[in-house]
Amino acid sequence: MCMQKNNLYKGSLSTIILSLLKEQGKMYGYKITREVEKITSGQMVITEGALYPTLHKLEAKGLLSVEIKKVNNRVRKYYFITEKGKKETVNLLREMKSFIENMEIILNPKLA
Amino acid sequence: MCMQKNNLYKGSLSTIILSLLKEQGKMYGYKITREVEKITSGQMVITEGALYPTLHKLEAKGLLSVEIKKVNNRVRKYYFITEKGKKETVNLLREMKSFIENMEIILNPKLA
DNA sequence: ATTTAATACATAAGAAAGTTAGGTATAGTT
DNA sequence: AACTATACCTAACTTTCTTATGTATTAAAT
Repeated sequence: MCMQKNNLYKGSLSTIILSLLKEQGKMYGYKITREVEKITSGQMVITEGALYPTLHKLEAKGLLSVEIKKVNNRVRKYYFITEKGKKETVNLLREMKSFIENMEIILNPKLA
Repeated sequence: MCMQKNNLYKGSLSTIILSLLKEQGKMYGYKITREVEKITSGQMVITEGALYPTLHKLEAKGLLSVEIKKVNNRVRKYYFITEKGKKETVNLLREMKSFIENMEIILNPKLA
């Protein structure tokens, strides 16, 4: 209860999507939103208005590929990471790690 | 050498400024940029184009107050945190902490 | 039987928060 | 005399979200 939803810091969504797909294989958009809510106990919410344009952007950049399937008469677009995407994910994860380390230095000991 | 500069995630700048001023007392804008670069070994760079509008915004919101001093014939605007700012900083730090925890869950074990 | 909720995609308008590129001015260094 | 550092500033632009809305199918509730 009282699961306060925390906003994303802008720029982190691509990293989240790519990392998730690199770890868990192919996934469709709606499932990504469910999965992130589930593993963060509802604290982090990916809105669809942010998600779908980002998926399209990552596909256009060649970091993701898509496979359309019909399940229960409903269309699902399964996204999976490309080789180029895997390489870029390494960079994005390094950046995120560096950001977190720097934040811990700056905000220390306030995060304790 | 090779001090790669990492970009800020948008939304984190106010938290950085408020936390720094809460910890270190009053500081002027230019000093804030120097201080952040120093303590992060040049990895995190606060651009002045981002800094000054944010300081003005935080002052307008009543989270910071300002005191103008002249040092060596140069004007310095010393910002310091207000009571309202201290309360807001607690919330912002909680949000940042939550974000980092959630990122560690989502990206785990990729950040190791 | 009809409404509501969940699933599953999408876009468009607007806000927020940065980057980039400029500007002014003084002091100190090459 | 030119350049670097200090110290402030703004404006145009871009990126990346939020909010609101739309379509369509399936399942559950009233």
